[in-house]
Amino acid sequence: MSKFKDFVGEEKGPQCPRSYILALTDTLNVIQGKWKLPIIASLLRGMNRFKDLLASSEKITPRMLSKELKELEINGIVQRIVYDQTPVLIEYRLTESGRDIATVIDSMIDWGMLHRSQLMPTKSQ
Amino acid sequence: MSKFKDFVGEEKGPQCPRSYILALTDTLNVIQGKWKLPIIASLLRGMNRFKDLLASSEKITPRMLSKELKELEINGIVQRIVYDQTPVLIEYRLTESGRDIATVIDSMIDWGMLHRSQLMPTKSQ
DNA sequence: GTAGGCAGTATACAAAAGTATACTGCTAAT
DNA sequence: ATTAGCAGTATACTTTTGTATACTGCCTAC
Repeated sequence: MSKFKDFVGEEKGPQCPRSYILALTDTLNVIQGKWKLPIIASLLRGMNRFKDLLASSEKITPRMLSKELKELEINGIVQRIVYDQTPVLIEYRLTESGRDIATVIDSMIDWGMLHRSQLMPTKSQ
Repeated sequence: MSKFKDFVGEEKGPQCPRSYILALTDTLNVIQGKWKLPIIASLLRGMNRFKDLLASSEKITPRMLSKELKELEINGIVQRIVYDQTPVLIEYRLTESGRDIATVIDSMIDWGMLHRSQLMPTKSQ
């Protein structure tokens, strides 16, 4: 049976274990926001410098990129690595969990495709 | 390999198939927003009337519940069923896809728990 | 005929998320 | 000395999302 099934709002108290709720909100924090997934995708593809990430997700502003990277770092999804050379070089890299989140995204893609095919049985595109 | 890996922002064009991006954004639309998951959980637990949903997610306002249910209906997650008796009875029910989304949520819970255990190896709670 | 339940809607407001534009401090090369 | 690149920060917005509070229309039971 689904782990999620017994989730309810905070006030009534969840029926499923609290650890499930914590885990779920962690995951939501990682994928929520307009730029999180584009940034994670760029990191997966090997972009690791600020300027490259800025260029790869065209239209993101440095303010947003900076903010999102900080949140991802706080949440243990990326590491910020400072190479103490001149000029200083800074790299962002996905942690192991960060790389693993692709499996969650893939399950979202799977569900989405199944869902679309059920809505429009013939032309599923 | 991950389906998601080659996602990038719209301007540069995604490297992964467009159908993946559509599927992913569909899924995000279903789970995004403060009340979507609490509502889906309540529906999974067999709540199907407006007043019951209002009461189960304590603190949600009728305006928000109404809005979220409409979006879920548009996205093919819930059906609104009108029983033409007096007084009229209206039920909200998850579609098959709607029920299936629990598997996505479960994969989010799984990742979140793994992630937590990697951040704090000893006490994973 | 009035009070109450059901299924919402209307209006106004507050808070959160995102954008635009300009700027900083450091170094390195010309 | 000046210009340019890197890695951001600062300030002031605009847009989106969510909240508060009150109200509607329909029916039923008292």
